[in-house]
Amino acid sequence: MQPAAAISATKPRQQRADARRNREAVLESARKVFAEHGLDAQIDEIAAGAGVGVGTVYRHFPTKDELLEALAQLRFEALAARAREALEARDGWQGFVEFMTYSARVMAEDRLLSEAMDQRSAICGEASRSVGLLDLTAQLIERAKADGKLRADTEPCDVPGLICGIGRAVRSAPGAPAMTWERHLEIILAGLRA
Amino acid sequence: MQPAAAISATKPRQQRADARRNREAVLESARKVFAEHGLDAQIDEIAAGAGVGVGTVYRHFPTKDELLEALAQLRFEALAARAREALEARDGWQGFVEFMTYSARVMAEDRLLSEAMDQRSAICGEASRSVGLLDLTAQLIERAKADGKLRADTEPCDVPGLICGIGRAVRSAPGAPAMTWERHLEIILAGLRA
DNA sequence: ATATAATCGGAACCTCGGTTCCGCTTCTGC
DNA sequence: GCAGAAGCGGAACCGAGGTTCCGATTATAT
Repeated sequence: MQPAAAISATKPRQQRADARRNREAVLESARKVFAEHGLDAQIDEIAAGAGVGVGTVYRHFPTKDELLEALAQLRFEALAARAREALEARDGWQGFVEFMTYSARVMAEDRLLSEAMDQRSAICGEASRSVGLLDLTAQLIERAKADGKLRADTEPCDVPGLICGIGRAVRSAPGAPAMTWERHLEIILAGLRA
Repeated sequence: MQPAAAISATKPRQQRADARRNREAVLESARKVFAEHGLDAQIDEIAAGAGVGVGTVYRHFPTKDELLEALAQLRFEALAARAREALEARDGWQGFVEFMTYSARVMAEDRLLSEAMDQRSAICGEASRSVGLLDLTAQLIERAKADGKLRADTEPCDVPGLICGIGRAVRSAPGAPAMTWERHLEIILAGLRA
């Protein structure tokens, strides 16, 4: 028997290398498939995309929802990173616009995020909280207000609300071309301007 | 034999009175249930709400989608009626605001409409076209532009896009209270103002 | 190279909700 | 009041998609 290796509290078992690799593959495939099909992406397709069997997906993420959570976490981390970056901008309003633009783009391009925001608000709320997104948003707002460029009554929770709205705007009503997210965002920013 | 009553081309068979009544009951129940649960309302619940069996629902509306269509039709008719009313307003901008406000409220209060707009755009597009809503919207926009109060580059298709966004705004992220539709609308109207 | 445990694959299983079916009930015309 | 047609109820059917299971496979320690 080995001295410490046997002590369960220390580090009894490493995850096998291939398992770790598969986990990544699943996550990556899930990202793509969910982005395209939204919440009703199918596990089978995700598994196929990752080149593994469904069983493997389930070993790493016991439930579709847990897979969802992992993905949401990643997304919100990226969002938070971008928010921190925007806080560095010289101009407060400028930083605010940058962040809104990034968020709107992500929202418009990823069906998962926009659908999860209103059908799984619990998951998104949790992910958002864990990365401190609301607080970062509040700071961005304060800076922009300080510049006198942002409506004084803007609240932190207005941001997810408005951004989420952009994500859900009708896609291609038959006949007329749908509104683009850029245009939608432009109107909202105009409305938020002091 | 009666003169014309017997000729099949004329009016061979009336719908039975109770059937007509049931049809109305189903429609009414469906309106409520769909408004609350959105697209994934269940037929069983609708039937129960109407005090009939599922079979009856299916005789009147062979498919969940057809029931949806009927409901959408009603909604869009109401919308069109309101648009016509708004066209009577003295002030063009005023009429536009009235219509936007009504649309936003309906959208926010009825899960069905907002979900159908982006998950069943075909149905909504058809309903919208059949009541000439896009054209009415265009007229409202023209009038408001004529007053010089509405952004000159506003397009008819911007309206469904923006309104739809209001309907989908996150509902209650845990912690902070969600944005209300009134506020969302206010910001958008500010952004659309010339 | 071998033993052993961690992983894997994917067929089978289960649940949920839309849809069908058919014997029974309720109108309507005579 | 009766016959026949029109409608009704709701149990049963079915397909879809998430989840489980277990024999086969593969990494890792020795």
